[in-house]
Formats: sequence, C-alpha cells, structure tokens
Amino acid sequence: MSDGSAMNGIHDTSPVVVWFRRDLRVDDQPALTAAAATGRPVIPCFVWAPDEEAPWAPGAASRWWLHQSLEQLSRSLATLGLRLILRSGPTLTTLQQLVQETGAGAVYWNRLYEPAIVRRDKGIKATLQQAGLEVQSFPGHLLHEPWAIENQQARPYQVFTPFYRAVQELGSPSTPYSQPSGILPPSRWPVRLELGELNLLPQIDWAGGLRDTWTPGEAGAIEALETFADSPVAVYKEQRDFPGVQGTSRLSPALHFGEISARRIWHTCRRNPAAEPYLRQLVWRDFAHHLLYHFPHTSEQPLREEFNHFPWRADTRDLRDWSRGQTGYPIVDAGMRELWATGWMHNRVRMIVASFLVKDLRLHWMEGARWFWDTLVDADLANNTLGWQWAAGCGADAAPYFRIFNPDLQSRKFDPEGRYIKRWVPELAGMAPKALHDAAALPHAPDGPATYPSPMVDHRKARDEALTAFAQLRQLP
DNA sequence: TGAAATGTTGGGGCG
DNA sequence: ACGCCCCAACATTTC
Repeated sequence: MSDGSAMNGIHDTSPVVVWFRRDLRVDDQPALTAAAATGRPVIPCFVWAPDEEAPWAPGAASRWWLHQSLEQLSRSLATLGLRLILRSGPTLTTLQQLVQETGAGAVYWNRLYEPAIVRRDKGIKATLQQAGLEVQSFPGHLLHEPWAIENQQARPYQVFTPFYRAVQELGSPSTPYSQPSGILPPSRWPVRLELGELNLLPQIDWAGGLRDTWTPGEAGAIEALETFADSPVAVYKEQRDFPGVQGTSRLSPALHFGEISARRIWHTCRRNPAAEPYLRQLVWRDFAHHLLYHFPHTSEQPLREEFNHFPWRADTRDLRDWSRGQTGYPIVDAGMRELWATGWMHNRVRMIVASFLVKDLRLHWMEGARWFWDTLVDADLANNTLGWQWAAGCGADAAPYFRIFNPDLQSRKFDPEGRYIKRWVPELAGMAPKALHDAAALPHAPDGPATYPSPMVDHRKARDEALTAFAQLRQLP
C-alpha cells in the first residue's frame, strides 16, 4: 500500500484510480485528464452502490440506461488501452480494496452535488486521505460550482432570473478538456465484474421502446450535439414547446450520466449566436443543482414550509390512472404513455401532466416525483425536485398556486394538429384534431373509441377545488 | 414556463 | 347625423 511517497521526492509510479460516477465520458473529463497528466498508470473504475443514494437509488429506466452507458464507456476506454474495473459497493471499502490490490497512490473523481452523495464523498475523501492517499475531486458536472454564485447578501439565489444574470456576469464556463491520450495502463489489471453481474437490466424485458428510441453513450451524445448545434438550436426558441416536432436536443439522459459535459454543450452551441434560449435552459440545470445543494432537504420537503399543511389527497387508483395514461385528457395521457414507452417526456408535457397531478387530482407532488424517478431515463434528483416543486407551487421561483394549466387549452396551443396525441394515444388516431382538445366532448364507448376513458375529473370543478384548497394555505398562521 | 374574469375600446348595424 | 347597442379584440385584474 502506498504511503504517499509522492510527497517525499522520489518519482512516484504508483497508479491513479479514476473513480467514474456520472461522468461516463472521456471528453472533458477533468479527473481522467488530471490522472493522465501525472504520467502514472491509470485505473478507471465504477462502483455500483445504489443503497448509498437511498431513497433515490437509480430507478429502473435509469439502470437500463446506465448499463448501456457503462458498456460504451468500457469500449472507449479500451481504445485508450484502458479497462473499466466494475465493482459492487459499498464504495469506501471497495475503493480501499482496489487501492490495496493495485498499490495505487491516488484516487481522483469528478464532483456530484446531491446531498447524500456529497456527504458520502466527504467521508470517503477524509478516510482515504488519512490512509495517506492523494485524493482529488474536480469540477466537471456543471457550468459553475453551486457555491460559486451568490446574491448581494452572500445567500443562495432562489429566483432564476437574477441567478441567470449572475451566471452571465461570470462569463464563459471554463474551456472543456479534450480527450487525453498516451495514458499508461497498470502493469496488471485487477479483477472486475462482468457488466451483467451488476444486474442493471430488468428481469422482464420491457425496454424495447427504450432501445428503439435511444443511443446511450458518449459517441451518440456528441453526434446528437453536433447535429443540434449545427442548426436546430437556432429554432429551439420557436419549436421547443411543440411536443409533436423534434424541437429539443434530447440530451437530458446523456447530461445526467455525464456522457457529455455541460461545458462542452455550452462551448459547442456558442458558435451559434441564436443559441441563447437553449443555453438558458442549461443554466436552469445549474440552478436546480444550486438549489438542491443549498437546500438539501428539498428532495423530500417543500421549500415553502406552509405547504406542509396542504391537504393533498391520497388515492392510489387516481395515481394509477395518471401513471398509466388513463386520465381521459388526451394530452396528459399522451405524455404519460410517451414516458412509459420511451423513458422520456417532452418538457412542455411534463409541466402539463405535473399540473394535472398536483392541481386537478391534488395528489402529492412527491408521488409524481417518485413515478418520474422510476420511469425517466434522465431522472435527475436536482432537476426532478425543481420541476415538481415548481409545478406544485411550493418551491423556489415556483408557479404561483393559482397557475393551473388547462389541459384542453395546452393541447390546442402546443399540439394543434394532434400529432403528438395521435402518436401516443393511438385509439384516438381517427379523431379530428379539434375533438382532441375537448376532453369532455370526446365520444366514448360505444359510439367512440372503445377503450379510451372518459375524463377522470371535470377540469373546471377540479380547478375550483384546487383554488379553494390552496387559498386555505394563506389563511394559516 | 396560465387561465378566467373583468374592463376597455372601437367599428359597425340600426333606429 | 347621431346615439345606442352589440360584440370582437385587446388589456388588465384576479384567482
């Protein structure tokens, strides 16, 4: 075991362990780049330890994606002459063991910012350092570190617009690193698990729709970015709200798993002056991490405390109907079915289905957060928390409680031809577009589509009830 | 990153 | 020609 001989002036040839987490790439990979720069052998590893992220261990769709992504990373590391050492946790003892087996003198990784992970990583860093190892963590997941931005009172921001202004004043995020080369392998590779042994894939193969939709991995992400930055990014502003067209980059899962870095996206898109509205969305991602970092309880608790007293309903049947896309509101059902089939949902539609769950059904936003967590391939604790608290009106910069989406109006506005609805609710494919935007008037069995349900709530009534419930919050002391 | 209710304005029909 | 009403279009307020 190394005893930190790097410090005593003798040329250190002990390996550097690069602990991959959600930075499954070789481009703009600060930890890997730093390890390569030491000139010492590099041992890349990934440790599967989902319990350490409880209660937000990766969901089923995320695990499917992770499996593919690890496979791709193994391949690209192989082209660099390296192997990805797969192990199963607990992380600390696994890393200690790997260090012992290989005689490594250093462990490098890129930082993550979820509260449970920060806590774990601090402990791991302290313990490894006490054992005499050189431990370094690097910024690479966000455009800016969550603590790099604060308001005049030296407090974290809670409103996006001033946060965005502060980000703009910081100027460009630092330049991405290019892929390192000439990395030394260790003299002998330690044992590793086979990817299949991590059991990331579902027992029953329900992932067909995911396979048909996605190309996980760094190469696919870079290709998607190049295509997007070439021209679609310029019409993002006009097209991003229409779920029936491909108006967004669809990079969210790759960003979550770090198959591509936010800085790389930023610098690639900046070539195009019309990219600002898109890059603004990338700053929303930083904002979500900023909030979760500074308000670590918000993945479980509303940021605005009065919402602890909100009379949420508890109705497992309603929750199930929403989850399965059987609400009787075509735009809502289309979204929920797209999610189930592909592990992803257009952001405009995420807002619509979220508003429907928390306002029309008055079910707890955490129920929605948990469903999204299990089914989204891009499930991300910071973004998911921000999104659901925003929709419920209980978060930072949240939609006011009285802002209630009318599903019929939303679909009329954002899916006028019904392209999106018809794709995901095929039993309505024969209907005239206009009819799709009037849920209550849709003919139902036996005259209409035999299997399509009638609306589970009357939006007008549900809206009034929600307003009444939300108004009570303001009466509270 | 709402929607509905309410208010205002102005054109045009009509007695 | 004029006042009145209607109502669409737009603006503002309220939830």
